[in-house]
Amino acid sequence: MLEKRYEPKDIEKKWYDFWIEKNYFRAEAKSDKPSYCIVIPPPNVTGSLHIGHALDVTLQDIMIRWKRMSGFNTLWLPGTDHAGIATQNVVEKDLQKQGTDRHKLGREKFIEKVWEWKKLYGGTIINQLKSMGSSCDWSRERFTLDEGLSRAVREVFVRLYEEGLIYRGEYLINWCPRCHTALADLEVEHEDKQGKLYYIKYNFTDGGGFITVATTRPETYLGDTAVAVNPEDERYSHLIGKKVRLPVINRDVPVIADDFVDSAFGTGAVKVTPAHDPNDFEIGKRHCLPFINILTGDGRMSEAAGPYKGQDRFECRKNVLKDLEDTGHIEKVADHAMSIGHCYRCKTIVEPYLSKQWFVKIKPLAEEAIRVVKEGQVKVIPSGWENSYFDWMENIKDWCISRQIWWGHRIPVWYCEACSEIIVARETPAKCKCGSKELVQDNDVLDTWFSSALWPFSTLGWPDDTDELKTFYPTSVLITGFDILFFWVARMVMMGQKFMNREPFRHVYIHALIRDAEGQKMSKSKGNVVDPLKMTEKYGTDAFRFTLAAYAAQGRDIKFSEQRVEGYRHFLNKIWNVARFISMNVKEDTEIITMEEIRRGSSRTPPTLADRWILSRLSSVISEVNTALNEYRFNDAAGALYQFIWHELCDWYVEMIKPELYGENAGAKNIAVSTLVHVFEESLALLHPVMPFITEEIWQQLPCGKGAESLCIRKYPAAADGLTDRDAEEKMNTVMDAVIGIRNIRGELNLSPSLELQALIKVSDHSEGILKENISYIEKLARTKDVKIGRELHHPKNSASTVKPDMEIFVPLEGLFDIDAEIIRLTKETAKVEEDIQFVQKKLSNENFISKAPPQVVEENKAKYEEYLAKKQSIRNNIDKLDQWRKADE
RNA sequence: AGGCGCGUAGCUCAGUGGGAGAGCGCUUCCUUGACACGGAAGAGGUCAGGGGUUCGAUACCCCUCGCGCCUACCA
Repeated sequence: MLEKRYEPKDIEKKWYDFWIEKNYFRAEAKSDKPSYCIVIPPPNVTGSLHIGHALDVTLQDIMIRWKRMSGFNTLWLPGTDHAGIATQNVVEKDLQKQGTDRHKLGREKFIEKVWEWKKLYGGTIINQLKSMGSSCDWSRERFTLDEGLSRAVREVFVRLYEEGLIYRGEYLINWCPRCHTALADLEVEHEDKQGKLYYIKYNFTDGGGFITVATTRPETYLGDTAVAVNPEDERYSHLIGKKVRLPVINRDVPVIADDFVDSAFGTGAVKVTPAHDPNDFEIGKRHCLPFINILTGDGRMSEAAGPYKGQDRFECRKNVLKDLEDTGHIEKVADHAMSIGHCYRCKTIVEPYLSKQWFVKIKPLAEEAIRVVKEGQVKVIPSGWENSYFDWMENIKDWCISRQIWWGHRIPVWYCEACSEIIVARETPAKCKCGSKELVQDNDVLDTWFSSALWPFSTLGWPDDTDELKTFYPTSVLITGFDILFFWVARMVMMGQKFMNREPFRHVYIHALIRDAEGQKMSKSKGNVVDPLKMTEKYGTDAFRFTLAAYAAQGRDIKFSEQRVEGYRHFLNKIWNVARFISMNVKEDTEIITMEEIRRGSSRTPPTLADRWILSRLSSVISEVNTALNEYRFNDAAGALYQFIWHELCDWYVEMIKPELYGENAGAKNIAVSTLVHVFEESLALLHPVMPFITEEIWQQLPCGKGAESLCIRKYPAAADGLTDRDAEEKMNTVMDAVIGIRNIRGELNLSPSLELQALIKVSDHSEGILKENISYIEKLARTKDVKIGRELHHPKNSASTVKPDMEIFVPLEGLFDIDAEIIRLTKETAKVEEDIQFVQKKLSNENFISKAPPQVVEENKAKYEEYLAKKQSIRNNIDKLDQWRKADE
């Protein structure tokens, strides 16, 4: 016997351990079954579960469990990402606390330290994934720095290099002075800010006045090597070729002409700092200007900054401004809206910085990645994201992949000290071809995203030709948030195409971002994060998972509200209690009749209307859920299950069969119990991918033959033709109309639910048989007795009435009858039906409607019109009766 | 600067070319043998505003307003 309330705590661990022990999550490398595979977006190895992960893994687990139950050889491949910069930062902070730093430790010791850290905290997020119920194949867990994956990284690097798709060069890149590394363009977050535009006067060397330039970063004037104007700008054309002297540092630079300059902006004259601005870099190249690097890697002023050497870049800005002001070189300062780039890992303002870096020549890769999406080999869901994808891909720029940190895949390039040969190799070379053994490996490591770009095939064993690759590549779907569409998804498509000649996944399902209840992005600094572990602690994992699924409508961000979890927690309790109800009514010796037998009607007692109805409803929810999951409409799947189980199964069906369950007719009872058990078991199976724990717990206790040892390997209910019973559904609608009509009278006239009412139902030819056959439901569900059904019934004195299609209901109330209240009620009804009539009448009197609308629609409206008129007339008659009685009483 | 999305009941959100839906909240009644984390009945919306297409628009098109996001080298 189940406890009175569902208590998730003990149950969850018990079943998770059971599933693991039974190896249910283990995929077959070779199998006759069709394959289904998802690779997890690997979370940062030292991270901890946040609500975004929770959503991500819930949706993946739903798909995986659904497919596993549906007979697929299912692989959910888990793992973690070494997260170069992020992890290195975490460990560096820890070192700082201990009063040391990585440079004191040295490279090797530092990396050892990080591995230790990984050992210590790497399990945290994995355990949290498990606590969410994730049915990953843990025997295939991978880490981006694993030996196998590292081999894949080297292989890819070398092959791209050999094809000329990787090159090294000195370019302006984004530099984070705090992380002390280059960043890819993507890794810079732009933030709009109200800044200043400083107008600086540069004097001509020949003493002939000055030219004014405008800049947002005045300190960069220290690196100026020209002033540029537009060649078409008549204001300045006579000045081209002259020289100006930079104030304070007194360096002379030329005035040049370049098309890039927008005459309308600022003064139309631009200071050119080729080593510190992307546009100036281009101008510098075009005009062979000197590149003066005025910064050091930690964001201080370099030797080249002369008197400002050693100053922090922002301190220097202040000092430069002061000096320019003091020497009369500031013409004016204006407000200026601008956007400033920040490091996506530490939020420090990044600098365009000139340095030698490795790049991937990306256009050829991007072309393929565009093609496979355009041609539909990769389907993006919701498809709206394709636009962003194409837009980004079409305007893509070379990818800076070298990072000046230590934690990561070291670039497989060696430089010979003797002959300066560059060796790019899969295996660490012993010596140079010149014979020298003085080889020094490149100091840099690769962008973390370089290795994650290979994830869908490196995890399956590439570059070896494994069974796993044959079985599971391309993977079935990638499920992730839009925030890493470019970082990760796009790059996986490029690499997958390049090295596997196939797309890495057939579908990409992009889900929303979770925000707080006010719609703000969750962040630790704002203090508005919802801790998923607290949710599961408080409400249970299943309730939380169900909530996430119910929230996961396509195309909109999720404003997360804890109240909603609480609501679904109630749903769990509802399920729990109907399970208790079933267990109370099914004894060990209860004979459960198979559904086939019930459907065929070959058992001793035929199924009742209620049985037929709930089976029909079940078949329709089965197809709804399967269809919804097939289209990644998780919210629809959750909603359909909620509606069916709570309102149809519990509110109607269970109540309808109580007379049979408590009655003496063993045959009737058997049919009812059997149907109930069957429908409920199917419901549990349908629910299992969303709420695995409670369904398994109940299912294991359910007293019936189940043909599997766990719900998670039981067959998933599949939609089948011919199981929808239209006749039963139509008849039940008529019965429900009668019940609802009587309940309505009871409710609106405030009659106690415990009061047994009498009812007379005046019927049409059509509904007479249906209601007569099913009178017991009406008595039970509307709490009535002595229900009379007939075509010639009359409105008894002191009775309330209501009009439904095909029937008119009278409820005699005698002493309880409040004639005024009833008149008010019916008058309101009349007003409503009056509106209805006008609405339809307006349509029908429109000639265009009659001639142009589809005939079927016209017919429908005509029928409605007749129905409303009849309804109005009936209500009218009933009111007249009331009036007569009142007059008679007076 | 370009692109995208959103604006529907008090709140959170579904949804559709033929009279507006759910959950929560709210009101009234009810401890009838699974469940008060429950049951029954109800109130509540010019579907942001304006124009257009259509017999018919909340839905399709255009504009405006408000909110959010992404991409971008305007000093």
